[in-house]
This record gives sequence, C-alpha cells and structure tokens, in this order.
Amino acid sequence: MRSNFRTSGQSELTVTEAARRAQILRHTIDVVAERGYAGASLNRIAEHTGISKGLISYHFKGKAALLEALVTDVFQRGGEFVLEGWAAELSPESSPRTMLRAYLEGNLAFIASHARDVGAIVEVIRNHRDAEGRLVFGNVWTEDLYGDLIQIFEAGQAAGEFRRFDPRVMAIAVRRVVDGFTFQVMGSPDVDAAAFTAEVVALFDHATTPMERS
Amino acid sequence: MRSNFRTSGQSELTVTEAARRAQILRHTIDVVAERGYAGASLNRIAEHTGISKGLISYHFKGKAALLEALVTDVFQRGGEFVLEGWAAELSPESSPRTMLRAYLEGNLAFIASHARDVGAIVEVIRNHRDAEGRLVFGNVWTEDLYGDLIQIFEAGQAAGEFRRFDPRVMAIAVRRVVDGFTFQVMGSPDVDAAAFTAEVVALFDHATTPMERS
DNA sequence: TACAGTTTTGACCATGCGGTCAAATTTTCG
DNA sequence: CGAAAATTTGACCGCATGGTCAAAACTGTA
Repeated sequence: MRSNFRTSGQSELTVTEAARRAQILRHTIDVVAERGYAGASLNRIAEHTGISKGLISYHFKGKAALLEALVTDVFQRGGEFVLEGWAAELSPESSPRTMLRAYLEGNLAFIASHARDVGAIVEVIRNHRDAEGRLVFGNVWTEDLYGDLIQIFEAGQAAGEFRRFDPRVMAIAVRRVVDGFTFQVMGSPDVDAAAFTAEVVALFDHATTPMERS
Repeated sequence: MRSNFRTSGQSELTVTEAARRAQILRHTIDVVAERGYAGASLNRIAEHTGISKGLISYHFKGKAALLEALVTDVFQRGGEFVLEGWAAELSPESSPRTMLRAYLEGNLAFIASHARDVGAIVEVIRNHRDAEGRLVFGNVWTEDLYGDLIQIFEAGQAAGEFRRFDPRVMAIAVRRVVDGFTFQVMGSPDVDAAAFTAEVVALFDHATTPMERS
C-alpha cells in the first residue's frame, strides 16, 4: 500500500502510476466535455476509461483532487503552448500591438487545437464548488489571466500606440471573446479558426486604436 | 386536486397559485445565484423559500419545468426592459450605430439592476441538460440572440457606417462581453456600471468604425 | 518458487437527490 | 355551518452519487 498522493512533484511516480493518472485525466476531460460537469460522475469516468471506480480513488485522493489535477494539467499545457508561440514570434522588444496580436493568435490557436481540453477546464472552473458553495477556481481564472493583458495595454497607452481606455475592461473583453471561441469550436468543429482569429485580431486592433473619424 | 400545469397562458391561475409560483421562482433564482446550478436542489430551494419540498412539485411538474419557467421568466422581463429602453431612445429610423449603442446600454443596464436574475439564468442555460446529456437551452441562447445584432451590423455595413467585418463574429463578441458583465456585477456589487458601459460602448464603437491610421 | 510490494476489483456504505402520495390543513362558497 | 375544492405537509421510494475496504490479481526479485 502506498498512501502518498503527489500534488505537484512528478518525482516518485511509478511508470504504471504516471500512465494511469494520465489515462484517467484524459478520459475525465472527455467525459466532462461531453456530459458537462454534473454528468462527470466517478462511475461514468471509470466506465469511460474501462477501469473500476475504486481505481480512480486509488490514484486520486478524491473527486476534488481529480478535478484540480485536471485544471492544473490543461492550464499548464496551455501556458506552455502559448509561450512557445510567443518565443517564435516576438522579439525582445515587440510593440504592444504586436504582443496583443500574438496573445490573441496564441490563445485562439491553442483553443482551436485543444477544444475539448479547454472546454473541460472551463466547465470545471465554472462549476466546481467547495462544501460551502463557493467556487474553488473563481478568482484564479480572473486575476491571474488579466495581468498579462493589462500590462500590454498600459505599455501601449504609455507609448501612445493605444487610445485611452480602461485596461481592465479591455482585458475582460478580450478574455471573454477568447474563452467564447471554445464554445464555437465545441459547438461546430468545422468552424474556420483562421478566419475567426483574423476577425478577432481586427476587432481588437480597431478597438484599441485612436479614431480619426472622416 | 387540480392536475393541470400551465406552461404559457396566465389565464386560469388562482391568486394563491400565481403568488406561490412567483415566490418559488424568486427563491429559486436566489439559490441558483448563490449555490450554482448543482447546488440548487429542490430541498434547498424549499428550505430557502420556507415551504415543503412537495409544494414545489405541486406547482411545477418537475425540476426541469421549474428551471424552464425560471429561464422564460427572466428572459421575458429582460426583453421587456430592453424594449422599453429602445422605445424611449430610438426614433423609428435611428442609425445602426445608435442602435448598437442602445443595445449595449439597454442590456448592460438590465444586467446591472438584475444581476442575480441574469446570473441565475446564465447558470441554468449553461448547465441544464436532458437525460442524454444534451444542453437543453444550448441553441436558444445562441441563435435567437445573435439575430438582432447581426441585423444591426448588416444595416450599418450597407449604409457604409460600419467597416467590413464578419457580423456573426462581432455579434458573438458583443454577447460575450455583455454576458461577462454579469459576473463582474455578481463578483463585486460595487462596480461602476455607468463607467463599464461607457467603456464597452466606446470599445465597440471603435471596433466597428473604419480606421484611418495617422 | 515464494514472497513482498503494487495495482485492481467489486461489493458495500451513508447521503442526498427528484419524485410520489395519503393525509392534514386551509380556503371557498352554497 | 358544512361540504367540496384547493393547498400544504411530511413520510416514503428508488436511484445515483462519492467514498471505503478487504480480498484478489498482478508485478518484480531473491
């Protein structure tokens, strides 16, 4: 009997253990994406994975731990994906406008290629609550993710490249539109990601640029 | 024993019956807003309302019917609210830009003054599924609501007032930002609704206007 | 082979769920 | 008043949930 559950370190994991955990996580993503948060019972996840329910409890301390591992996993992969894109596109001193564009393109590209993962994570973040009914991931989503955008906007305004607007409101708008893309992709997998991305980039390009009416 | 459940007509409702239904709906909104969709059990709603669980079943055919009544109710009140605003602000032939502005102001004003209601409705629409796991309100939300915006955008483009963009993508963006305001209000009730509205109006004003870079 | 450690199962538990119903209560009205 | 109708309760049912655990099966290795 091994009674220790890792939360972050990938150190002392058996090959079997790591493989099982990954397998369970993959199937959990599938079930959440297909049946929603409420429909993702341990029974259904186990059945979908082809294992017994008890085995999930063996590898994860409880349902909460499983969902938290799910969120951490996708979040991390998403972050890496976007960062790789940035490394390829951005020179050390790119303009804020270029950075905004890269931000949008990176995020939307990840969503387009990982719709199920992002859909699942969003579902969990939105619904997972503790015993007292408080959203567990409520603030994480919000505050951590707005920071990057706000920085870009403030830099752009300082450089005179962006018009004057409330960076916080603009950041909220960007995240809402980006996250919304998830449902477009999940709803109809044939959406034209490139076209949507181009439209969104143009939208925020115009939204941030000083206007000179004719 | 009266065994008929009304779905639309308000005709043959006892005073008591109408009052109870309204009371139950109000408390359901509260519970959903506070504890989320999953936390809104009939037991909790009954307790919150101060009645027995059986009474809910007496006035509503089942939980599904209750939630659908909830959605219909808020949806209708919201629609009336926005339409009243339009009647006051819009002349018969207002410009598309004015209409877009009125659309945003009307929607955001309703959300600001009815955050709990809108929060509850969004929660239900997002999570309520039938036995097979399909979202019950999935398309309702989407298609019905985009129509108005798309019309405005197409009119504006035809009149040369708006730049060329995909009306559908812009409509999605508008709805996402508008709906997102709900969570801002619910998260911190002290948000400055007027300021947020002004920012959003400016955002989409710029986003829809042809750009003439300096 | 035998043994220790690990992984896996399947039966079981308490809990809360949505829903039903006979009985009790309140209202309506002749 | 008193009977009929409408309203309300509280106990109860079957079911699915998350979780536990002893036993079984599967490793590897001495």
